[in-house]
Amino acid sequence: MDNDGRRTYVPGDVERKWQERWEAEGTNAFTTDELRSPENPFYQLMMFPYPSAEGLHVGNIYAFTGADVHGRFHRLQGKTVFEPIGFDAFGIHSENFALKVGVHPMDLIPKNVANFTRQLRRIGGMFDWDHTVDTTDPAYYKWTQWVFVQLFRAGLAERRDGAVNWCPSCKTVLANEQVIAGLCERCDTPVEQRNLPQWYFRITDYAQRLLDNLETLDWSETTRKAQQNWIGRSEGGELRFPVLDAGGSDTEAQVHVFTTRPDTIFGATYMVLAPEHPLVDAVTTPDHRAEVEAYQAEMRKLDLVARQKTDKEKTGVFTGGFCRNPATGEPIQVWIADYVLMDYGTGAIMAVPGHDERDFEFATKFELPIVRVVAPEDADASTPLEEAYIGPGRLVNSGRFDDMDVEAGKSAIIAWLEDEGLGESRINYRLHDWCISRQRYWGPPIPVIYCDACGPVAVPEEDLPVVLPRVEDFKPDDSGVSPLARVAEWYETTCPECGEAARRETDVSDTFLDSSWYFLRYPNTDFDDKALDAGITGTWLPVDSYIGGNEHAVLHLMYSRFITMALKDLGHLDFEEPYKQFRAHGLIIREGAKMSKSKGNVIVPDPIIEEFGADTFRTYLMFLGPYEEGGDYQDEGIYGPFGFLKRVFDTAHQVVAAEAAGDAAADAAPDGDVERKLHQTIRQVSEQVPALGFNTSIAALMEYLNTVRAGGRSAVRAEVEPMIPMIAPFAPHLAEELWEALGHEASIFDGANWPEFDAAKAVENTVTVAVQVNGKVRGTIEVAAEADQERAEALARAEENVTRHLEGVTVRRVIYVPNRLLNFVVG
RNA sequence: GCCGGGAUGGCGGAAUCGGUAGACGCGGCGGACUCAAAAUCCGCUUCCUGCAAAGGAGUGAGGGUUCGAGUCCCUCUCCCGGCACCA
Repeated sequence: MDNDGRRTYVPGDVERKWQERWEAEGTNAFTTDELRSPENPFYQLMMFPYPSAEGLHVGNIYAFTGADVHGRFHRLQGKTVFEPIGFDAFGIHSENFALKVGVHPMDLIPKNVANFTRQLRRIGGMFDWDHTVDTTDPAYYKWTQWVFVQLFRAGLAERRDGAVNWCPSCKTVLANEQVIAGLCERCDTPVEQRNLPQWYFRITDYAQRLLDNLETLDWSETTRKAQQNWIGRSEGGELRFPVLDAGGSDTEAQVHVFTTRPDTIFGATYMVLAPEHPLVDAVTTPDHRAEVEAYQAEMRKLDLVARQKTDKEKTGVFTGGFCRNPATGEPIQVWIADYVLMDYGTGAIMAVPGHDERDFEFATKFELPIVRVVAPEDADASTPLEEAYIGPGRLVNSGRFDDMDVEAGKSAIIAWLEDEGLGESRINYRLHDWCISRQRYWGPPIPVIYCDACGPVAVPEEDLPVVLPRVEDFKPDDSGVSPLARVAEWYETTCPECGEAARRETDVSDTFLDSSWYFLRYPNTDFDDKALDAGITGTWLPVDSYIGGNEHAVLHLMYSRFITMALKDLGHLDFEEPYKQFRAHGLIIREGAKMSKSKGNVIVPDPIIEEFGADTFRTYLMFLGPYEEGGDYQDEGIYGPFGFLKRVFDTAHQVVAAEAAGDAAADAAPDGDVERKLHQTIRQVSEQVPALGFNTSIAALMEYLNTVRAGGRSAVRAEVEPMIPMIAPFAPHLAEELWEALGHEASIFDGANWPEFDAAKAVENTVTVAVQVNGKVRGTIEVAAEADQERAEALARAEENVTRHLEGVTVRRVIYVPNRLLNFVVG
């Protein structure tokens, strides 16, 4: 109480009260029966956090609050909203931290999870704590392993030998998606190439489907484009160039190249193989062998960053070998060079220096022939090329294809090579298969047993989970195998097929496998005998709204699409896209940079919530800027939303106090202007919240409150009550408190309490119309809404300042936009 | 280099279909209440000229379309994100 006898807003008290009540009454939780037959299901998903030792950071809270606001809005509109949360607790991140502090992850993670749980409750998310997942719980990873087994049986998981990305610091292989510009995404160490047999998921089989479906998804543009770029489809041809023997005749061997410019084949004056290409040995002549092998050794030593630098001069050596250009019939030199990569296309190219910048640079440096085979329209084809010509044009120096347009040339030359048996059209993708093996400890063991007689065998489903044993010495090493390979009593087993002695796979799977299906599990956590209940899964999925960070655009969001498609093809799901709608939120910036420990600009949420309350912190975060673009965290800015919520509290209690005192005026009809503003606000907020326009919605609510309290006037119930549900998504505890104070017994979130918009009540009777003379505002007039031009013009001409500007000039034209402006065009 | 998103007061940011640029908030200035302070409340706050009335300029730069452009078109600069010797 303050000295007026009215209550003061103490956020901590209000929030504790409602968090306890939501918990006790199960306000946000679903029973299995409710999950089975919801009235109007809406699945609101957010990206489950990795439970770090530091606790929730502002970025987490920003992400969760945005999703929670959206979920709560839909609930207030009468939907049955399922909004689960969980913990992505396996992985290198936790393991490295455990190593650093010398605590076993099995002891560390539960503490972090407990702390995160406390913090997540404190921020007031509408989480269903009865349906959480923890990826490190055997009851969860049993089914992660089950997913692997399904893919293995379908031939979508396979063990392959080949070049892999090896992080020398994390001491494990990484998927392509986890290598950012040649660096490990976890620790920024330059990644090396190693040859190791690994488990792969054949995501490339799904490349075209992953690409095509993007068109149909309601996703943030930036995320869709990131996936498109990552899949990287290019159309072209795979062409074959016969390798020549010392006498210049064709041998059996052929170099396969992928090109997007088959039309330029007559200009292919040399070939380049990647240094690691398997044919290098065969084409190298004895007199070039020493040089070639030295070059290969040099390339092997380089990490990915050094190798893929594009600003350095290209290097390479001649192998001494030749191929025949099937178009010209001429022998052309075969080189190896750093600018051709083994893991794209076929690892070999036909070099067309006349029409490819890289080939031009290389040919110039090593004095290799440059031939023009494309000429732009109206250009002299005999002009020597001073740089590679990439543009459109017609073919020249191309035999019977001369004068053909390049586009027509592409198909004509492919068709001809196909007849010759030397090529065909081909589509190539940048996307690589997903390497899921990790030579680490903290993950679900890959459920495979190696038997000398039967080969790799999947662990039978009834034997799942393959439990990760507690191992004290879990430090990774450079051996290329997991620490589990040190635990003989664990990996020694018998073959499930023949019963002979056999050995378990000792690698664990990628953390991204854990998160590739967690959203499928949430509504199914009540079942321990199956991963997915068909009825419940069909009811709740695909996810209605997914909100999260764009840093997972090509990681989690690509993998989970693939796993969903695969599970659909295997009959476990009846949909193939997991998320109907995905929105990427922006980043919070403070002092000009992303918050990071090294920059020292991190905001620790706990003390702020302590001082201002979760409601204020939530509202402030949502008010910072457009949610999809992020915002600039200014420490002083929190006072705006704090003052707003205090005023809301005060205004509602003013009404309650007036009613209690028997003041009939408190129940009076709303003021006309206020009611109009109310309905305009309802319209605006109802449109903007589902579009994630949180900052403008809060601004509209502030504006409304300013109208209600204008000049210090007293509010009436009809003006205040409809505002409460509109602030509820942002400030749920305060909304509950005030809803109760206004006499409602049930939770504001139980029931469709969103206020109804009445268009008739939002209409303005009079409007301000700007009066312009030649496009410059010279005054304003007040007219009835939809007033006709005659009336408006008369009023405008009566306006003193307007009259002055119309003196002595001729009005040539009058433009009238009802309710907006009147423009006199004079000359 | 290619793809996507941006650039608006001292600051964060608004502006529906091309129609009064700067809503809302922070900060600042002034005032009320107070012995005083905090809290709260009220008013002002794009820049320039002006006592005022008013006038001029103004949404990264330059051009264009239009009665009218932050918004549409062309050219350019810079910033953020994705991809990148990708053949």
